[in-house]
Amino acid sequence: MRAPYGLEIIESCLSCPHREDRLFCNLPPPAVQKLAAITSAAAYPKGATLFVEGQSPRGVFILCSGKVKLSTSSADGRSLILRISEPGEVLGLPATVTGKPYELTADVIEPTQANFISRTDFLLFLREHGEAALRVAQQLGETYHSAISEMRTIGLSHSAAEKLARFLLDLSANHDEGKGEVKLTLTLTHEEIAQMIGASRETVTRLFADFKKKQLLQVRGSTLIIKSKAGLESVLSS
Amino acid sequence: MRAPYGLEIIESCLSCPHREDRLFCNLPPPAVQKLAAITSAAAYPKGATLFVEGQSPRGVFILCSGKVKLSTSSADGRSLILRISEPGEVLGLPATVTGKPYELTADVIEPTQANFISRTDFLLFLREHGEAALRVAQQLGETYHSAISEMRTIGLSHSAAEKLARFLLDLSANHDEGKGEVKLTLTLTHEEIAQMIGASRETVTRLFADFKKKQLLQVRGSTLIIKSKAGLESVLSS
DNA sequence: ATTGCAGCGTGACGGCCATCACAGCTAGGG
DNA sequence: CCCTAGCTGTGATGGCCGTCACGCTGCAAT
Repeated sequence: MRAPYGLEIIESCLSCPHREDRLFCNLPPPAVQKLAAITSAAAYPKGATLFVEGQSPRGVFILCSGKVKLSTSSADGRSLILRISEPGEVLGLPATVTGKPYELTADVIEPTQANFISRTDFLLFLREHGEAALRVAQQLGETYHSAISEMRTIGLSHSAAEKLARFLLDLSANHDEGKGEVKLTLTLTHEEIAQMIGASRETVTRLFADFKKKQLLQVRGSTLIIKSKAGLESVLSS
Repeated sequence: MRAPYGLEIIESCLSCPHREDRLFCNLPPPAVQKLAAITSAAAYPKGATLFVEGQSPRGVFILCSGKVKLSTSSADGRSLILRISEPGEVLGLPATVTGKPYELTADVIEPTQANFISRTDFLLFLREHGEAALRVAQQLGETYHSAISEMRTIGLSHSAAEKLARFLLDLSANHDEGKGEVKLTLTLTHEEIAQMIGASRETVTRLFADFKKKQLLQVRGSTLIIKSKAGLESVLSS
């Protein structure tokens, strides 16, 4: 198979480096075989769109490499970014199992390889392998969980400073354990961060300036260093 | 069995009036039998709490009658109501299947009968009945779907008027089909509505006054009549 | 009746932040 | 090397709405 965007295509799921953290990792071998048979790999360039909010579900995408932005938008053009998906995640799962339209839009923001499974194949597979259906349920539960926690940061904390602090702390929780100072690379623009926390671009810029002045963090290029986790936490309920 | 709060207890799921819309409706009879065997019924008075955010999951509650408020709250006492559960719904599903703590708090706001299934029994049941696991996945997908749409109303529309209009339109969509004028009974206080849309109590009061003055709706006791659905819709992107 | 309490209505004030406007900055591309 | 385009920084302005404060109603209990 060609690699249209200069991306190596990993043909088999068995050799996928994310097999361990993946959804279907400890299924019996025959099930994995079956899964591989109905999976088709594809590569997408930056800017491509996997699916759009409102489309009827074609199937699920298993993210092998790259990054994908999941967002929803309103009629007047405003958009809200829910999360950035990392390799190993499965996209389009809720819509595919329920049959309702995709509730989100999935845009590729870093060149991505994704494996696709069509809805009919996928449902058939789940019906035959109850164990896998349970795994899917668990995955959905976790997705729901993170949606709720996103909702809390947006809905409960009014001050934008609080929302940004929460956002950064969540990031640092994923990326590193806390030893007082956390370094992480942030590829998002201020605009995108604004859309994630429900604020305006300018406010995000000003808040970053504030936080820098208060010695809470430090920015060098696309690397962000959180100097004082405790300091950020003190912003939360002030 | 006693009926401690003056509520008739329906012992068997088979005779439950919501059997049709319920999660496990068209399972094969033996599965339903098994389900009935691990289910225990209980009644709860207004003000009771089924589970609290942060608790580790004990199991699922199947709502047979009454109403239950699902909310989440932050450290400083603010709380956000996600939805009001109606009979036929299953509560605590995400936490129970993932094993993570309950992400919400479930408070009874109208005397309720709920059937309980313990986590271990429930998981065992799902493992034995793959078909049921798939149904659970679908249910979770729909719950996720509604969480996303809730998120959009809270996150994308800042004007409180817009949020309230969205909220009312959602309500009217559930309760009736649109023929220009919709009547519905609303048992929520202004305070609770405020917590659902992320606004303050006073703002909700003022907005209702506004809407009444604009002839969009009308309130008599706990009955709310939406006079002009189109009018409310025009508030959405103004 | 009286007390109490929960919910509703309404005014005043002030802060936060969205919006507009514009200016420097980096990066990539011809 | 400019030139365009996207990103970032910053000021000015104004409105929305959260908060405080208080009075009102209606309902329940004693």
